[in-house]
Amino acid sequence: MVRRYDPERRQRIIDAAIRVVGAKGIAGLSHRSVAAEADVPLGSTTYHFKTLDDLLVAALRQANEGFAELVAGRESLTDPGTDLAAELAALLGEWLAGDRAGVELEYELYLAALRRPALRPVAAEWTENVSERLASRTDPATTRALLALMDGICLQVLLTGAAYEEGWARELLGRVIRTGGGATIPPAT
Amino acid sequence: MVRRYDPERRQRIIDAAIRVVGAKGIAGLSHRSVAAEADVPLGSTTYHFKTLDDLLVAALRQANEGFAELVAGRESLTDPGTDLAAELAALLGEWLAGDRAGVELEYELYLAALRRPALRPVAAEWTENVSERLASRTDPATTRALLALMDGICLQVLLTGAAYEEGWARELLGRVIRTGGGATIPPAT
DNA sequence: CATCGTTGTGTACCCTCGTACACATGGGAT
DNA sequence: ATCCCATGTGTACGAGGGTACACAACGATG
Repeated sequence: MVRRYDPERRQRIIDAAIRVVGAKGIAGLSHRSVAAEADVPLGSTTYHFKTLDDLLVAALRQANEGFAELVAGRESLTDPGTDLAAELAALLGEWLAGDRAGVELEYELYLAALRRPALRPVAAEWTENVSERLASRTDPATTRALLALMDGICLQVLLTGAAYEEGWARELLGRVIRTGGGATIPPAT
Repeated sequence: MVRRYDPERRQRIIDAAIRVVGAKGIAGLSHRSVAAEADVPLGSTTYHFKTLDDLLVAALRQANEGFAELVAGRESLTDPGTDLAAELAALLGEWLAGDRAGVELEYELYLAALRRPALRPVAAEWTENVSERLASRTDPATTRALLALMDGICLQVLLTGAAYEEGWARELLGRVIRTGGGATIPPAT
C-alpha cells in the first residue's frame, strides 16, 4: 500500500476507460480491465464508479468534449458571412480525418445510448451543444435536419468504410439548407 | 433425452436470439440465455452456432428481412409517377410506427456492425437492397444521400425519443432529391 | 495530539460465460 | 441389416466478472 492521496486518480480511470473502449469496445469494458489499464487496484475503480454505467457516462462526456472543442474552435461557424454547408462539411472532414480510433470510440459511446438510458442525457447534451451553435443561422427544423444528415453521413462512413467525400457532403448539406419553395415545416418538438 | 430430429431447431434458436436481444440487448445475449429462451439444451446452441457472432449474423439477416419486406411491398417506390420523397417518408413512418421493440432491435443489430466485422457484410446487404430499389429513380450520389438521411432521422427518433414527423421527413428528403443548380457531385465510391 | 471520515487497497465469494468433450440417437447409404 | 455420421445432449472446467467488505492510510478538525 504505497500510493496514497492521488487526486487525479478518478481522471486517470476515465482516461483508461476510454482507451479500453477504444481497444476492445464497450463489450470489453469491465472494472477489472479498466483497473489494469489505469494501473490501479480493482477496488479503486469500484470505489470511484459504483457501476459501469457511471463510468460510461463519464467517458462519453469526456469523449464528447473532443468534438465540442472542434466545434467551439471553428468560429466561422457562427459568422453569418460564411457558407454554412461548407463549414459543416469541413468540420466533419476535420473530425473524421483525426484519429480514427477516437472517432469510432466516440460514435460507439454515442450509439450505446440507444440501449442504455443512463447515457441518453449525455448524448442529448452533445446534440444540444451543436444545435445552439447553429441556431443563429437556420430555423430549428433545419438544424435538426442538419444534425440528422451529419449523423447519417458519419454512420455511413464508419459502417461501410467508404471514404468521406467533403464535396459531396457540402452539396448535400447545402441542399438541406436551401429551402426549396417555402414549404411549411413542422416545428421541432 | 426425448426430443430428437427437430429440423426447425436452428430456426427456433434464431427466433429466440432475436427475442433475447429485444429484451436484454446484445449484451444480454449468450449461448445460455438463447438456449433457455428457445427451450433447448446448451449444447444445442453451441452446435448450431459455434460463436455468438454466427448467431448474431443469422439474427441480423432475419431482422433485416422485416424491413426488406416492407420495402418490397411498397411497389409505388419504383413507380416513376409517385413523389419519391413522400414514398420514403411514408416508408419510414410505417416502419417506425410498427412494433417499437422490433425497430430498436433491428437498429441495435445494425449498429453493432460498427464493432463487429462479421456483421458488416450483412449490414451492407441491407443498404444495397434499398439502394437497388432507388437506383432507377435517382443518381447514385443522391441514393447514398437519401440512405444517410434516413439513417440519421431514425437515429434521432430512437436516440432522443422524439416523435417521427412524416411531413418534416418528406420535406427534407425532397430537398435532398431536388438538385439545386446542377452542382457536380462526386460519384459514389 | 487524538479522533474521524474520506479515500484507497486487498481479497474472497458466487455467478455467468465460452468451450470442450464424451456420449446418445436415428436417418440414410450400402 | 449394418454401419456411419450428422445431429442432439449432459456435464464439467477454467476464466473472468460484479460485488461486498474488512482493513490501511492520511488530511482535516478540534
